[in-house]
Amino acid sequence: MTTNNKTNENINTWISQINTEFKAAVSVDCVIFGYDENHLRVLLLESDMPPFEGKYSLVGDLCHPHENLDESAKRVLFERTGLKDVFLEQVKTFSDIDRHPLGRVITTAYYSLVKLNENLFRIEKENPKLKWKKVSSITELAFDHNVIFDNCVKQLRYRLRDKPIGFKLLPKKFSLKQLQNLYEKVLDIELDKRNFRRKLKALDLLVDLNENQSDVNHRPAKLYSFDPEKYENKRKKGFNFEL
Amino acid sequence: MTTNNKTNENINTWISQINTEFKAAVSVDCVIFGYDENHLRVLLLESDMPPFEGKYSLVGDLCHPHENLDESAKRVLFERTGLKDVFLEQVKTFSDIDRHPLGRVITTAYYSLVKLNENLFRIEKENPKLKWKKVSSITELAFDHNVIFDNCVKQLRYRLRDKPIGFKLLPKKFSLKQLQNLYEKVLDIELDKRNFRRKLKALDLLVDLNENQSDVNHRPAKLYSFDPEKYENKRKKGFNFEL
DNA sequence: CCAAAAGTGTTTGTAATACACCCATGG
DNA sequence: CCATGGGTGTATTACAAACACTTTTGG
Repeated sequence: MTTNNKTNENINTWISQINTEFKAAVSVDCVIFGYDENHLRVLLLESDMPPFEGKYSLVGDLCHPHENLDESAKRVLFERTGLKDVFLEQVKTFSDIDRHPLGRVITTAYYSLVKLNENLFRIEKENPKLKWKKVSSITELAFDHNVIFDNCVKQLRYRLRDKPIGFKLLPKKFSLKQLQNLYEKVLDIELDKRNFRRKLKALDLLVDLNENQSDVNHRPAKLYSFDPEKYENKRKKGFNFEL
Repeated sequence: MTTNNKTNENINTWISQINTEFKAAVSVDCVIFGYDENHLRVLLLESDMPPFEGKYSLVGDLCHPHENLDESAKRVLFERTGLKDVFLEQVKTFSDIDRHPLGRVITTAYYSLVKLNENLFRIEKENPKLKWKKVSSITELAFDHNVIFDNCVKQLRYRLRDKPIGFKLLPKKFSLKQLQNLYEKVLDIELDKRNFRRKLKALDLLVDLNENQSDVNHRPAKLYSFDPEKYENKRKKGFNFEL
C-alpha cells in the first residue's frame, strides 16, 4: 500500500514555507589542489571559529544573493589565489544539521586544480593563515571538512583516469616523466615507463614541441603540451579518455 | 600577483550574514527511476505552479529544518511511493538565481531506483497528477528540470556499469535475459547474449536459485538472484564491478 | 669518463569480440 | 510437431603487463 499523502500540497504552502523558517545559509567549500612537481597539495586556512580555533579548514564562503554556486566557488578561488579561469568541479553537497557551529549552513563542495608556482606559494607569506599542505599529511580538519576533503580527493582520483585534467596541474610544457610522476603521486600507484609512454602516444593528445629541458645535468627530456582542441574533436567523435 | 583580499574576514561577518539576507530556501528533487521489464520510466508530477501549469516536474520538496538532504529525499520518496529503504544517490546541486519562480531556491538532485509493480502503478490512479513516464519520451519539463533530469540519467548510466545497482530495478528473482534487457534498454546498446552470460558467470555475484520461470509458452529460463554479501566481500578485497 | 635520467621494442598472457546451433516447454 | 525463446563453446583479435639496454647531457 502506498501512502501518497501529498495530494494536499499547493503553491501557498510553498510560499509560506519559503518565507519562514524553511531557509538555510548556503556556502561553498573549495578543495584547491596544487601540484609542485613532487607533491599534491591543498590550500587550507587556519580557522578562528570556535570550537575549531587553530584547526585547518577548507577555503569557502557563503553564497551571495546574486551568485549561483559555481560563481561563488569561482569568487572564493579568485579571492584566495588571484586566479581566474581555473578548473572547478562540483562534487557534493553536505547538509547535516549540526555541521556548522553558527547554525544551519548547507555547503556545496568543489575541487579545483592549479599549477603551483612561486606566485602561488607567495600567498602563504601574504596571509600566514593560508598554507599549501601536502595531501598525504592531512589529519584533523575543522567542521566536517575531513569528510568533504576525502570526497574531493576521491573525485579527483576518479576523474584523473577518466578525463584529461591532469594537465591542469602541470606547466604548459612538460616532459612525459613529469606527467607520469603526477599520475603516480596523485593516484599512489606505480606505472611502467614504456607502457605509459606507448599509451600516451596512442591517445594522440599531446603536441611534441620539439623543445628540450635545459639546465639539467643529464640527458634533457623532450617537452610536450596538451592539445585541448584535439581532445575536444576526438571526444565529439565518441573517443573516451582513459588512463 | 595575487589579490588575497580576504584577510579581513571574521566570525562576526559570518554571523551577521547568516542571519540576514544571505539565506535561501533549499529543496531536493528526486528522479525516481522504475523499470517495468520493458521500459525505463520516471515518476513525474503535473505542476500547478505558474508559469509551468500542466508541465511535468520531478517530485521534490523543501528541506525541512530538522532534516539533512538525504533525509528529505527519503521522505519525498516515501510520501510519493510509500517505499522505504530505497536506493538513493545524490547527483548535483542546482543554484541558478532565477531557477524557481517563487524566489531563490537551491535544489539538490537525487536519483533512486525502484522495481515497478502493480502497487507502484496504482499511485497513478490514486493521484492522477503522478505519472510513470517513459524516459525515452520525456520532452519539456517544468523549472530547470530537464537539466536536472539529464544529469541524473547520465549518472544512472554511468553507475550502472560501475556498481551493481541494476539489480535494484529488477525483481529479486530474475533471468539472465531480463538482466541483459535491462542493460540494453537503460544504456541503449546491444549486447551479445553469450558474452554477457560469460561475463556474469565470471563476476560470480549471482546465486543460482535452481528455479525456473513458469507460465511461459517456451523453454523456461533459470532464475537467479544477486548476492549483496558476496559483492561486499569481493569489494573489500579490491574487486571492482564493471560491466 | 662517470653519473643520472631519457628513451626505445618485443614477448607473453588475458580479456573482448564475433558467431550458429541444439534444447525445453506450451499449445 | 511446431513456434518460441533459453542455453551453450570456440577461434580470433586487441589490449595490458612485464621486462633491459642504449643514448644524451653536464660536470
